[in-house]
Parts: sequence; structure tokens; C-alpha cells
Amino acid sequence: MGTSERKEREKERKKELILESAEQLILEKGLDHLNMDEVAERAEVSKGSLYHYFKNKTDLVLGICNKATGMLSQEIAKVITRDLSGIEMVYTIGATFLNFVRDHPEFFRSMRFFDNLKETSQLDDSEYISSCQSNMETSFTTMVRAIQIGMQDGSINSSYDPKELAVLLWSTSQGLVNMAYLHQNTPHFQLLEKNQIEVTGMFESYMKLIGQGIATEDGEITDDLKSIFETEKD
Amino acid sequence: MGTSERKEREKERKKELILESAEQLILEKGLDHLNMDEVAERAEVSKGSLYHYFKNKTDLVLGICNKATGMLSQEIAKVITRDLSGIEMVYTIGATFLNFVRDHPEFFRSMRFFDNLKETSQLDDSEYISSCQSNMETSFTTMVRAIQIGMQDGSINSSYDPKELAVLLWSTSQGLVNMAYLHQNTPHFQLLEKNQIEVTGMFESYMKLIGQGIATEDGEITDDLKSIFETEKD
Amino acid sequence: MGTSERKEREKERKKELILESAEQLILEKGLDHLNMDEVAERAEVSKGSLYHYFKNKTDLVLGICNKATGMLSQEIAKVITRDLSGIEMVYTIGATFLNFVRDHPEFFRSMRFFDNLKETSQLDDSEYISSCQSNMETSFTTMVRAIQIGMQDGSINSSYDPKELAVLLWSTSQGLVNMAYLHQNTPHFQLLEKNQIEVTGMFESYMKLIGQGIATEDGEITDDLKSIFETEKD
Amino acid sequence: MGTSERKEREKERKKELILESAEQLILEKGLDHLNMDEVAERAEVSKGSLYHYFKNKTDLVLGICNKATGMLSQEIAKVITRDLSGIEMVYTIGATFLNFVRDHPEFFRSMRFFDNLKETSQLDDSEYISSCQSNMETSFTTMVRAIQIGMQDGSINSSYDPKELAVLLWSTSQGLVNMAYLHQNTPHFQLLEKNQIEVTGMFESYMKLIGQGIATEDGEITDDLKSIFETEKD
DNA sequence: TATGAATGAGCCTTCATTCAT
DNA sequence: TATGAATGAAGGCTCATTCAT
Repeated sequence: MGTSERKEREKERKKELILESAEQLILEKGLDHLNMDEVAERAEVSKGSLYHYFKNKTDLVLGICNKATGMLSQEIAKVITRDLSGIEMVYTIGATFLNFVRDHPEFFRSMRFFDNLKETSQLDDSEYISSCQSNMETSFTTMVRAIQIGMQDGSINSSYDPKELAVLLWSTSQGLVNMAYLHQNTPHFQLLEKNQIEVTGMFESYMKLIGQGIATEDGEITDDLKSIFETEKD
Repeated sequence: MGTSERKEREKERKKELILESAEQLILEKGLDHLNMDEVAERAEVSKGSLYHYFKNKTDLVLGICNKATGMLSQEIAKVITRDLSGIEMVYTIGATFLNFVRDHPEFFRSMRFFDNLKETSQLDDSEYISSCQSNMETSFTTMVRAIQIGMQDGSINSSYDPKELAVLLWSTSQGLVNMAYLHQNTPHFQLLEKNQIEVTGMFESYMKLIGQGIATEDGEITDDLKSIFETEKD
Repeated sequence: MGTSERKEREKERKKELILESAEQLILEKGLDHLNMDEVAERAEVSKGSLYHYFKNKTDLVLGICNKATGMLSQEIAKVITRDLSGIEMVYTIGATFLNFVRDHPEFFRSMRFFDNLKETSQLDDSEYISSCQSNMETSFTTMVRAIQIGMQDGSINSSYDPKELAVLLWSTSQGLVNMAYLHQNTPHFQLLEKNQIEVTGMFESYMKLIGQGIATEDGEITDDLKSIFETEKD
Repeated sequence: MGTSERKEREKERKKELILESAEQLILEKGLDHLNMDEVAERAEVSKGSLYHYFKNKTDLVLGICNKATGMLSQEIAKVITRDLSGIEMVYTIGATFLNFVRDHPEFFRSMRFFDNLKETSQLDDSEYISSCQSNMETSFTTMVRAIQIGMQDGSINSSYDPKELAVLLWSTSQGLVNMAYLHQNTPHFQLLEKNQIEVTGMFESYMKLIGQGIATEDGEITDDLKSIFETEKD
């Protein structure tokens, strides 16, 4: 009988509901102001239930992080199966990341949650931690693979160490989205607004910059590729 | 009489003492775990005094931020007075920033404090807020100037918008140092350690990457410039 | 038909299983940290079932207490049927108690549960309460009987009130085992360890002390009786 | 100026006030039902203040324990300075303890708090723990001294090991007061009431029992000594 | 100015118990 | 009977901020 299966699915649905409530709240108030009472209220769940599904606050945030890194790593993994040159893969992965954060800034915030986790936290209690790590490593490895492919197919300059280059692309694009999406809630130091810079244009320039940095002449970014910054789905 | 002047200086000294204590604590425990009791204790100052000098916690952190942005903008401003080509200025400004964060990670953390500031905060109460903004704008403008100089002297590719390029360099280098210095306290997802990547080497590669991205052939990074990542002063 | 009988036996078996799980947990974590979730988990029983068999936590603990007092009173009752002088019975009852607690410290802890029971508790709901009381009274009465026998057969000094003496022996031996077995989990104030006192030796001295206190000259403890502190069964 | 001194005294007074409130509550509701909110309310102090004076609940209870063991050890220490024979000292120390618990049952409960302290608790945070230990060791040592004096002056039977005997007296008298004072709040298994046993009489019988156990013929308890169980001060 | 005790809202978490399925 | 999700009161503790002295 599918009874236990249905229950399982129901449980999964509720977990998802709680996660979504927490995501909303992170979006609205920031990760630092997330509190369990409000999550429970938003999810229309008792506090006891909340703790039934997530053993503590860290676990909950890591749950979001897990979801985020899982989605992102899947999207990124898809890129490498496509019929693209290495440099095109790199562009596409970058765009995938930038678009992902644009569409899910709350996920990006939860990913930054790692920064504040110290060894002393109750980290090891969470089953999500290793999954998050694994997801991020998958994404990173995919990037390394794309670079290696590009070096092999001649579209990427072989003078870099692939892993180091992947770290560079990873970290610089993190900085980019941080600028693009996190500052937009804060009224101070809005570089983009003040200088009338469009996010999409900035992303394209980033791609161009990177492209000139790593591509061989064959691999320079083309106008065609610019469309990778799809406009936000509503 | 110099009495009031001496008092003023004494007050400044105490403020500085408090700031330094807070900086130490941020370094040790992270911004999120900074608390006013410990600041007072570390500074050997009563809590009353603490609140006499800084009207609230936000004000204190902005005080640090102000100090940080002030120091940084001064160092950056110095670069533009030197006899360098535009591209060399850009490299040097980047290195200045990277070195600054390496030597003062606690300052960088306080600068990231902006991310968590909402309109609802008691931001407007702090006299530091405008000073911080002004410092950061100064730094940013200096970067724009360096780029413009480079475009003018032919060392930088003119196909970018100077401001947009400055934003790119600003944000990507933020991402870089974030990766380099903030993750090192956390046991999870240590990309650098796992892939045996040296911070200094990564910075050099970043420079090279950027260089190839923006420099004309004349401006490509030379071995001489690599020495800009001075080793940490003890 | 034996169906209902089998059901009854099955029910008893499950109750016993739950009790044993709770006993284990008390042994491991102490009575104060016993919680119903863990009992259910340990017994591999759902919480619903747990509450089916025991109407509340107090009832469960009283169930253990009932089992403990039942076992103890039975063992004690056996003594009085043996061919012993009164003073020997007293010695043997004492030893029975001391050995019982040594072998079942978790039972002793549950017996101390009475201390925390207030009138306000849902005591009256438990069917065990009267059974516990009855068991303890049986034990106590047996002790009184042994004393009376000793007074009658001339082995115990008649100058005491039998009941009062029984209370004395009861309470002092409680204090003794408390010292012997409960402190051993706690790192503080370990009188025995610090003074290198062996539990068995202490029990013998207790018997000697009591013996000299209550026995007539004929009834002083003999070396033969010392073997009553059997070594723990494995 | 005595300003800081007065403040110090004021602080001590408030600490004492909080301790007294907690003692009352322990007396009324038992140690297990003590909660910090009520302590704060009873002491007419905010919760924040409560935690200003005692770093956590364990610390508070240990504070009471410290007071209790301090008072008791002082009273006991006084005995040894009196012009008494060893056996009389032992009787008097016993009586001191029994009277102390009768007058301060809440203190006795806090002393039993040690039983529930596991290594895992935040024990080491409390400055009281070592003081409690030291107080209890002082009391214990005083008892050992009294016994040694008695053995030397011929009033106590030399066939016991002094330390072991002290442990015996310590633990059995603990059992006695446990019976006498802690069960009196609970409606179940009231051995004393049911058998119409007077506490004072029981204490005297205990003394007699011990006396016959350990005293030489010279040291048997006299009627004069019976007055050591003074009636409760109102 | 300086002090540090006092405040109290706010947060995380636990757990005995109930109840729909 | 059995299940285990749901409940929510309760409790421990933190910390920015105030204020009487």
C-alpha cells in the first residue's frame, strides 16, 4: 500500500513548505534577522513541528543551503553535457550562476551562511552539511572540467592552472553577484545606481573581461553568447 | 589654553582604544558574535563610557568601518600620485586592496557590515555613515581615474566603460579576498586548501587575468609588478 | 480459548520491554534526564503505544518502581523463611538490600522518585502507587518481624522499639547505598575514592557497627556472615 | 571613600536576597521545580539581573549549596574546639548535622544537587564548586579528627578505620535526615507517620545505636547528651 | 564624565501529551 | 491497537541599551 509512501511525500511537502517560508523571510529581512518563531508562524506550523522537521536553526538554514547548492550544481552539471566548446561552457556556467543568484537571492544568502559557521557550531548534527559540501564540490569540479575541455579544444589559454582558474572565476563571480544583488536592499553605497550601471551590462562586461583574460583568439566571446543573460522569469 | 584641546585628544585616544578592542574581537570571534559587554571589558572601559563614545552598536561598527575605509582610501589615493602608467596604477590599487585586507581582515569584515544594514536601522544616527560612504566613493573614484589615465596613455583597452570597469574590478576583488581570508576560519568548503592553491599565487593570477582582459599589449603585467604582493609585515 | 490470554501475555511482554528500556536510560542518563521520546525509541515502540501502556511519565516511573520494590520485597520475604536467628535475618536483609541496589542502581533511582512527587502530581492516576506502597510496607514489615524474632530469640537487644529500629536500619542503609553507588558517576566529592575505601569493606563495617549496636553478645557478627556480600553476578 | 565598599556590600546583599528567594522556592516546590523566572520574580529582580549575579541555574544552586556547606562546616568545626571527649564530639557533630537539616531542609536539598551533576554540566564555570567541595571536605575531616581524638582518649573503639567510620556516619546520617525531612512533603510511604515515630526520638535512637557500635564502655551515651537535639528555633 | 547594575524583550530549544489516521 | 506528526507551554539564557549615583 502506498500509505507510508504518501506519508513520506506529505512529510517532504511540509519540509519544503517550511523551507520556503524561511526563504521568504531571509529575502525580506536578511539571514541575520531570521528567527524560528516567525518561520513557524509563516509556515503555519507550530514551533514544535518546526523542530520536528529541523533539529535546530542551523539545520534549517543548511536545509535551504542544501536546496540551493543542489539546484545550482544540477543546472551547472547540465552545461557540460551540451555541445559547446570549453570556453563556451565557462561562459555558460558563469551565466548560470549569475542568473541563479538573480532569481534566488535568498539562496545565495544561505550559501554565504557557511562564512559564519565556526567549528564550535552544532554543525555535525546536520545531515545537510556534507550534502552542501558535496554539491559545491560538484559545481566546482564541473567548472574545472569545462576549463580542461577548453584547454584541450584550444578555446582556453593553457597558461593557467585549471583549478586555480576555477577558483578565480568562482570567487570573482561571487563578488560580482554580491555587489549586484545584496547591496540593492541597502541605501548606502549603491555603486551601481549612482553610476547608472545595469546589472546585465555589467555581467556581459565581466564575461568579456574574463574572456579576454583566458580565451585564445578563437574563444573570444561572441554577440550570440550575450543572450545567456536571459531576463528574469516572472 | 590647551585644556579643551587635551581633553579632545584624550577623547580621541579613548575612542581609538575602544575601536581597537572591537577590531580584535571581530578578528577573534567574527562580526556576528561581537557584543558590547566584551568590547567594554576588552577596552577596560565601563559600558556607560562605551555608550558615551559610540551611541549604539551600529555606530561602533561604523566607526571601525570608517577607520578602515579611511585608511584604505588614503593608501589608494597615494597610488595615483605616483609616476605610473594607468594600467600599473590599476594593478597597484588592486594589490593595495588585497594587501590591506590580508593585513586587516577585521576591517574587511566591518566593511561587509553594510550588507546587513537596513533602512530601519538607526543608521542615520551615526555620524560615520556619510564618512564611510565618502571614503568608499573616494576609493572608487580613484580607481576610475586610474582607468581613465590608462585609457588615455594607451595602456588600457578603451573599449570598456571606465566606471563599469571600476565596479567590476572592485567587486571581483572583493570576492577574491572573501575567498582568500574569510573562509580560512571555517572548516567547510576550503577550496584553496583542498586544491593546494597559494593565496599569493592566486592574486598574481588574478592580476594576470585582469591584465589580459583590460590591458593593451603594452600594458600586460610584467614580472616586476608581481612584487606588489609584499609579504605580510610582522 | 487462549487468544485473549495470549494477547494479555503479549501486552505484559511489551510493557516489560518498555520498562526495561526506561531502566536502561535511567542507568545511562539519570532519572532527571529521562524523556519519553527516547524511551519509545529505545523500546522500538511508537509514542502512541507508549502512552497506551503507561498513561503518563509518572506512571511509567512508578511502573519501574513497582517492579523494583516487588523484586526487593520478594527477596527480603524469602529471608524470613530461612532457619536463621533474628540478628542473622537482619544482617541478611541488609545485605539483600545492599546487593540489590548494587546490581540494580537504576531501580534505586526510581525508588527515590517518591521524593519528588507532590500531591499536585497525577499520582492518583497510577495503579502502581498503591502497589509500590504495599511492596515497601511488606519489606518494612519483614524487617520489623526479623527484629522481633531476634528480640524473642535473644539475639537482638530488646531495648529498642522494633519499628523505630527498622526505620533506622532502613534509612541508614539507604544513605549508605546512596553514597556507594550514586556518587560514583559524579566527579565531585568522591569520599570513597579519595579515602580509598572499598564499598564491600564499608558494607561489612556497617554491619559490624549495627551489630554491635543492636546485637546481644550472642549475636555479634561472625566471619561466616561476611560472605553475604556476594560479588556481583556477571 | 567607602563608596566602592558600600557598593560591594550592596551587591553582596542582593546576591543574598536572590539566594534566599531561591531557597524559599526550593523549600516550597522542590529543587526539580525551581525555575529562574520565579526566582527573579520572588527576589523582585529582573531576569537580566539574576543572570548578572549568577551565571546560570547551576551556579545559583551551587551558590546555595556553598552557603549551606559553609554554614554547616563552620558549626561542625566549632565542636572540635570544645572541651569534650572524642565520642562526645562525634555525638555533637551528628546532632549538629541533624539539627541543621531540620532547620534548613532547603539547604539539604541543594547539597543533594551534587548527585545530579554530571561531568557534562557547566560545572567548571561556577566558582562555587571548589568552595563547596572544600567545605564538605572540611566537615568530613573534622569528623575524622573527632574520631581520632576519641580513639586516643579511649572513648571510641579503636577497631575501626577512622576514615571509613567517618564515611559510615556521614552517609547513614544523610539517609536518616532524608527519611526524616524529605519524605514529609510527600503523601506516600510515610514510614514515620504510619508507625508513629517521632523524629527526635529516632535521632536519639540513632545516636544510641551508633554509640553502642563504636563507643567503649566509658563512652556510652548518657542522658545528659540527649539534650543535644534542641527543639527547633522559631 | 564615569560607572556598572538593572532592564526586559527576544531568542532558541525541549518535551509531555494528544489525536487524526 | 498502532503510529508519529502536531502542539504549545515552559524554561534557560543573551544582550543592546538605559539610568541612578
